[in-house]
Amino acid sequence: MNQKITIRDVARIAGVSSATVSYVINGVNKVSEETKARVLQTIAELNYQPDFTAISLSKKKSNMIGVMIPLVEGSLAPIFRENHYYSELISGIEFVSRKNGYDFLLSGFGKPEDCKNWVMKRNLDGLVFLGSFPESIYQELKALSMPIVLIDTYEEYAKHYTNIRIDDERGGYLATKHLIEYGHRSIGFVSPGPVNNPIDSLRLKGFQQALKEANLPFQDAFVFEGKDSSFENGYQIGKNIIKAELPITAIFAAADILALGIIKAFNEADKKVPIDYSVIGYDDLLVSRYASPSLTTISQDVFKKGAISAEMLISTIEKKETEFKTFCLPVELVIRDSTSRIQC
Amino acid sequence: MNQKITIRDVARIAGVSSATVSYVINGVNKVSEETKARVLQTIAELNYQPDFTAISLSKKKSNMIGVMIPLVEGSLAPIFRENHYYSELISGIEFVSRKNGYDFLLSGFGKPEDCKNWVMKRNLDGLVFLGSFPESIYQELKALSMPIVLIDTYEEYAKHYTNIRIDDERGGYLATKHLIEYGHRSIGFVSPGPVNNPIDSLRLKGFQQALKEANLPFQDAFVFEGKDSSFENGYQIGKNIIKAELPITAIFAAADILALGIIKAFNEADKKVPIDYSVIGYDDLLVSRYASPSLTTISQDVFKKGAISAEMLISTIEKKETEFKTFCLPVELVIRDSTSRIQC
DNA sequence: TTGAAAGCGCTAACAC
DNA sequence: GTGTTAGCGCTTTCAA
Repeated sequence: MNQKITIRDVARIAGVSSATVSYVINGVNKVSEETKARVLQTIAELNYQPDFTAISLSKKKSNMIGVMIPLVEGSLAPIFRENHYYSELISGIEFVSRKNGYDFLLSGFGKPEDCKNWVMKRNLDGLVFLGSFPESIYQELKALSMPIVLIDTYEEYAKHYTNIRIDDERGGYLATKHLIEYGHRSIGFVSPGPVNNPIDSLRLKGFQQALKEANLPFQDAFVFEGKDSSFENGYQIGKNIIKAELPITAIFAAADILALGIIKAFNEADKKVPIDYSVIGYDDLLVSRYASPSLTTISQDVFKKGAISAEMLISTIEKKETEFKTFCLPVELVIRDSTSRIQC
Repeated sequence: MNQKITIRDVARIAGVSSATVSYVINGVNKVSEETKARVLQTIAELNYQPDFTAISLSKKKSNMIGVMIPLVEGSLAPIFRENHYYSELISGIEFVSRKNGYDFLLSGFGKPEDCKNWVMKRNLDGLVFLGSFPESIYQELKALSMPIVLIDTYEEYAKHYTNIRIDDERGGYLATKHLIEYGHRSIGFVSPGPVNNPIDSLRLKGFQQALKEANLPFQDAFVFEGKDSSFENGYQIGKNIIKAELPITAIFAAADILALGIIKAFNEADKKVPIDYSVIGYDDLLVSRYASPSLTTISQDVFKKGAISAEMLISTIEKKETEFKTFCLPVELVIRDSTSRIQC
């Protein structure tokens, strides 16, 4: 194996000291144009590649950021497998990181201790958290003045950090308004879990807001709380809705995957979507586009979410950004085939 | 920020030299039980965490592996977004890496030069390639005695490396046999691209094999070559099939996403699946489970593929494994609702 | 404008 | 068994 080319090789061949080479690489001190040119030339000739490990050690900066992901049963697998949301988020992070010369490490979040140790061991420059973790870990990291960015954190304390989320309430509003504009007057609301969960309660709030604007009553009987965000759960809820024989003509499910399960239950009961019921989801999963009928839903730009998080993190690392900001990204109504105007 | 605890702190407090601390951590040389205990104790008390960066620099080993992913339009995004296959593969890699104390870095594959430089700059211990890249890069890395593992590489040279793929031919065979057992005699074969592509030609070979065993003729007219692996392409092909008015009763699409597009086209033409046509896919995407009708398909254990690749790579890095091996993982028929026995 | 030299935190001869 | 010490490749005072 050919010997690694070091800064000293460059120095020797260019006839300068290694300090000077370091100066031109980092653009510090004022090196004369002449020497600079010579050094640059030598670097190119030798195809010299600075060793990041050595740089990390001496600068205490690794040019690496960590991405913390919830762990399910000790593995990232379930969450990655079931939820393409994460991969899209990571695409965004990757895109921006790479553009800025950073690499990123993925890690499942186990114990807060492990997280902190990992950061120290790897000399990470910053961290982005996908989802909510114990607040204590954020505080500890903040105390170490480690830049962090939170994604989808709705807790009160989020405002003390840079955090990025979407406008859930507006999405709920848009979805409901769409159904109302299509002539629906009795609309069911399906939540993946208890509606007091921060996300779902915002979506519900938007739902209520739209009803109010249209002078429609909000009825508790039309609200269904599931036990999780899954196809199976949606399927169960769908069956319950049929059984309940409520006078509703449309359903707003606060998660696409629920909506798909609901539609399946409807199909089995020989209820057609969108003829018998209009159904709208939330999230715009890839699946939703390919389902039949394709699902009307509320969409967010997940890639952008990842990209912004990485941008903010890197800005903070490089001291271009010093304040904590909250980004509430817009959502959009995507009309497909699962909703239709009510038949009079 | 509290000062970082170094090996010297531990040494000082335990009343030994830093070398001794290093010895007990790495289990080299024989340190007396007594000193060992004392050092371990001190390490625990101080919660000392060895600095990976420093270790990397001095050992020339980073405990990091790189994962190379094809780049589309300069970003990982499209491939991640459209193809949950990659995220699942990565889950497997993550799972095994973490268990073995490795981290992994993701990178899109741009120029071979960049890849090599990246490996050197980051001191990576090994590399796994997802998909096919120019062979030259494998050779270069091999020349640097950098352990590598290839996933889904069908080229002849693959056997000179550790490589992992699935038994595509058997999948084609199983799919076709299933249709034949359901009574179908005239079966169409749809390939994402030209059937001379290594993967698709294997799947086609399995198809032909099953036909032959059942004494059914292979007809060129029943083979459709698409232009890529996409829903839209499947949709187009589906329309063409309808238009062609071929006397077929079943279709084997060599990719799920095509199958879904085909089904959509059939639906629009008022042909029902599986009543009018049985359709079977290949890949077992997550989508396929939630589609209606849910898709009968050939499934592979993608997580396992990732896990094995990481295991082999780490074994090679740690010199437990020195030979190149080819892993051809089994596939499985998953029967769902898009295929049915032919109506007489 | 440049260079000498002392680290960064750890490892690994080599010596005792 | 344990300690001394010279690196690993780079940065960064400090002095010239």
